[in-house]
Amino acid sequence: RQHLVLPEDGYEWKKYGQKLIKNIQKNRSYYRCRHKLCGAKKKVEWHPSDPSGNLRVVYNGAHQHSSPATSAPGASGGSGASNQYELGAQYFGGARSH
DNA sequence: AGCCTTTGACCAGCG
DNA sequence: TCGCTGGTCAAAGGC
Repeated sequence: RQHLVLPEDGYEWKKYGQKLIKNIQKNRSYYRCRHKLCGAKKKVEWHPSDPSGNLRVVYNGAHQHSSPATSAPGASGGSGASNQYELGAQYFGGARSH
């Protein structure tokens, strides 16, 4: 069972569901902040045939505990403004060429 | 023992 | 009212 390699954003999430969105024909995973007092949610969608290619991360809600546990050493070079406010879509393309 | 992940089914809103 | 979709929950297994 090999889960996908998601771009570490510095927060911890618990996957609670996964579905295939027909509208865009993409896989969508549903993650929730591990903290109870945190209504922050995260959705990750990627192409069923490109698990390590272009993926989109959508943050929904704001964290209420702050202080990311695991730092994100160059979290895939996403936008500096990560999740902290409501809703935030981040596109991750294979732009990270070493 | 606890934690995490995965799958199926259910619910709600829309046309 | 039905069918469809998107979103969420629950249970089991493994470390």
